[in-house]
Amino acid sequence: MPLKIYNTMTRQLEEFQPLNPPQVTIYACGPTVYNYFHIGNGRTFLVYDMFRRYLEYKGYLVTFAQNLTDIEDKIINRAHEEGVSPEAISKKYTRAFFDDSNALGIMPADIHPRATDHIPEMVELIRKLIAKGKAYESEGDVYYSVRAFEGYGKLSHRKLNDMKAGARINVDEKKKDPMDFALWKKAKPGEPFWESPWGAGRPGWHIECSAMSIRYLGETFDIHCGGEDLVFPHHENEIAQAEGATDKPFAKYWMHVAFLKMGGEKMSKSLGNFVTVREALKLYSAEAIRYFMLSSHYRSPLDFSEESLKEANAALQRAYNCLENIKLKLGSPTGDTEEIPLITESVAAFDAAMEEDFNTSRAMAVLFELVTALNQKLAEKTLSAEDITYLKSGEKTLRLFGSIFGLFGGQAAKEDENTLDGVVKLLIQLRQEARARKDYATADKVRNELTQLGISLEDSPQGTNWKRILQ
RNA sequence: GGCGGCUUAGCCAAGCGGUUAAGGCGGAGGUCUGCAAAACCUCUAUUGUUCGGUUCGACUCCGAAAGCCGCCUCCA
Repeated sequence: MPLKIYNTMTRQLEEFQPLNPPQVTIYACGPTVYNYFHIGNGRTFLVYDMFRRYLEYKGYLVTFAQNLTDIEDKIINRAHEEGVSPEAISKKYTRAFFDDSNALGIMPADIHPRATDHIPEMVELIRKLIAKGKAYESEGDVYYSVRAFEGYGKLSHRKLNDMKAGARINVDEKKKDPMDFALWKKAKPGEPFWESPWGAGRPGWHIECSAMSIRYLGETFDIHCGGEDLVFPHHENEIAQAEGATDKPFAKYWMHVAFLKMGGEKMSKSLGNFVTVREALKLYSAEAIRYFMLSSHYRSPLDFSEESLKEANAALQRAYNCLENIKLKLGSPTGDTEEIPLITESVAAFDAAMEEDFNTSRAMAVLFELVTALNQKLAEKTLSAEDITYLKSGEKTLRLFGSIFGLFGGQAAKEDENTLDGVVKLLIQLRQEARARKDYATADKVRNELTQLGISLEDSPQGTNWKRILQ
């Protein structure tokens, strides 16, 4: 079965046919680095990561580019507030972006182009647009003449005249049409600037994405993704800029991630109802956050709450338990270099779900159905050679699914884990001795104190096992 | 005003024109255990916001209503 993708442009599910298989080119809108990013942004980045992991698993050779907007009004404002240079701000939060992304288990993009490194490309694109009559200079600014681009509005499915009806119109003498948008902004005193044919200034809000995607992925590429709120005007403008200049179709598939909500409303910095990834990671593990984000479909809004993160954590624990119980049952660690087959029915069901526009919710259900099946096998008193193979296959299959979601990586440092293991085993032994002489007060004390420390002991006919209590 | 989306069990969340409406959390039983905890197993929506319609048959298609959310302005 082919992969199907919902394309915002056509508002339909389309069969995914890359321009040059097995190559797949993806451009994803990244952050403006003026602040720590919040988990709403995190959802979008996590979804990109899942797209990419799945496509790679399917055998595509993915080139994934995600930009960093490092020159923009917000950065300049922030710099003024803090009394530092805009570069200092963008540098600090670029670093934070990489740190936090990494902490969430997000794979770095193949290319992370920065706006300020691509001013010449932007100038060139603007020059082309002016030459083609799609843009005009006005007192040191350059604007895109929206009505000169026939397809304007085709992505967001709106007509210029409809928008005009309800929009608050900024009376700007320099614009020919209120909907025209800035490609180049004349520098104000104290602002960073670059020289250009139109004088000193800086690029407008949208031009960087057109310029950098063309530069790295070509004039036409496969997938362009972003948050839902970028459909208009950002992506609409990108299309106008790119197609207006090249006369070639820009992105083939447009994918948009729905919002993360909090308290029933869109999480946003202006509303103040946000939690940064940094803060969230103090309370929940990266994998719990990932599980939560991928437990619903990427085009459905999702409400963030402490409760839902706890649920996610409990679910994740269940899957981890299964993996752990297989390991305990089979004794030795199962090397993944072994020739162990996958559980084909599960893989097929998982694929069928993912091929339906990345239905992670359904794919997650497949994962848990396998967990239950493996647990049932684990509950049997005696295991045949076949059963053991089945368990090994199950483990391998679960780990495969986990790798697409970025789960089951384990989180604690291994060296610490070894020391800890020795210590806990010693305590288990002491407790065992206390139990043997029916000194249950001591036995219970050991267990209870360990529980307080986040370590739980579990007695079984084969002996006592321990594990960390996920939080 | 224009455009779009959502409404499924206590909660989160999927599929599907006709088979038992996934899965997770929670809850209830049970297995194990010195007790316990944990783990595991089993069970947990005759019903799909409401009202009409199409159909042999609708939660699924169409229409209307109610409620909620979003974009049209920087925003992932």
